[in-house]
Amino acid sequence: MTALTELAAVIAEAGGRHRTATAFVEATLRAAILSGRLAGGTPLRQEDLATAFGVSRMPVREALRQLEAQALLDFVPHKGAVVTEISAADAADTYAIRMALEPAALTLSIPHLTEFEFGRATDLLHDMDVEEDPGRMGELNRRFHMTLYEAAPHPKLLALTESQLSSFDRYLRFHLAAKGREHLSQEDHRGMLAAARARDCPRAVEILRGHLTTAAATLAAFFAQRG
Amino acid sequence: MTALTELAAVIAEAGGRHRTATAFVEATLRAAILSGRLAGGTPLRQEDLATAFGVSRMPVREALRQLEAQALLDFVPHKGAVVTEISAADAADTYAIRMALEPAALTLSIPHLTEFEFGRATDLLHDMDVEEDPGRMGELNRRFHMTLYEAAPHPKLLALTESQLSSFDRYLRFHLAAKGREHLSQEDHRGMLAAARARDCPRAVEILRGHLTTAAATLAAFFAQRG
DNA sequence: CCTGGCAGGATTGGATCCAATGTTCAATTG
DNA sequence: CAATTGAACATTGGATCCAATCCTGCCAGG
Repeated sequence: MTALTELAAVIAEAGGRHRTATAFVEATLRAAILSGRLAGGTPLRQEDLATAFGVSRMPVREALRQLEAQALLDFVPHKGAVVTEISAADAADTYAIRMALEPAALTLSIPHLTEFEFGRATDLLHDMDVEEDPGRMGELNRRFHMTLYEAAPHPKLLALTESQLSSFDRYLRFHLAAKGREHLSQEDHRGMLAAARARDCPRAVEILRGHLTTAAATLAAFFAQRG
Repeated sequence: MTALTELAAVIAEAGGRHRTATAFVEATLRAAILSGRLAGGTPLRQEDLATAFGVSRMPVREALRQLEAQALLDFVPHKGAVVTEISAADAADTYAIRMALEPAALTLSIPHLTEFEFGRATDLLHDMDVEEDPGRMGELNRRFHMTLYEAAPHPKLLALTESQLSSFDRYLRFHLAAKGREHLSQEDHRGMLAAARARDCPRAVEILRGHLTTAAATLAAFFAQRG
């Protein structure tokens, strides 16, 4: 029940209608999972979701299928869908993927970056300095990283990278909790932007790797300290 | 129509029933796309697929949703699903992703590899030496690579890597066509296996990178020569 | 002759209904 | 008393039906 009331709030504030009911349910559920409002292990009853969203069970089913393909749900035939659990091992897993994908994306992107992207990245850095809400902070952090990558002429690589960054948002809450009110390594962000502007690819990649490693270490410490 | 008769053959030989109709349709369609039997650009009519599979439109719809999330279909609301096109740019994109993921997977796997995996890899190498059918060749190649990676304790990284390897199967047909009857760089495969056995991680990664680069170059040349 | 709009058909999106499977709990038997 | 079986319930999977949207082609007007 509590999970459903939580969801009702998310649905209410996601008022912006989508093209189809399926897209609406899918986007809202994903946002709820990534933001942590739907915790890992929560079972998702199709009927309950349908009434909560004010639609029939069918768009819910199709949305659940898509979220399963994105590894946000575990789907067992005739048993139902469960929000995938997060864990130290899973965090390390996601970290390994980001550590592989993001340096590649950055390397392929830097030669094509223009003043347009640099300007947007600068704006995002400033926004992050003053943002307080952890939910919006994850969004800003993701957009900053993606802005530095998005000049790479590799749409599938970019889509994969953004997907992994989104997954990491689920952990960002713990990260922020662990680091307290310290903003998340804005030094690293500024350094990456400067190196990218100077087209110093090795330096930018070096800072990025350190940035990710620091985040992973913080998370590992946080998990270790609470079983 | 011709696409449907092609599909009928795939359905017939995929006789092995699955748990649910949705899983059956999804697995069969994916195999048909990856093997090239369903060419890029083919529009998929839900009603036709339903009759071809002998099920109703609903499991077809759910399967299409999942394949869309796997980037094998382009889904446009109220217009339908189309098999994603393959192109030189897309090949380069997939290559960049493999070049990022596979060295990472190999590096994380090598310390945990045991004689069990080495034995299976050796068997697969031998199978590839004698295999003639291009379809089964892609399967063997994929399993060889995954065998070397699968000791890594990172299930999500492995799932992603395998997914990308599967995508590359769509191009493997062209690769085999371009290289003629030459088997695909068995030298590289043997070298990787030997280096992994010796726990020589830098050497194994070096061979893997060269292996992938060669494949990408062959494909690029093939695409260039025919617009 | 060309262009814009309207009507008809085709196709997908969504809702409701029925069947199949999984779970739970109680009763019965060893 | 414990274990097992079976029956009722809850939940998901699948089929059919209706509504919304998009494409096609014809017709009228400029």
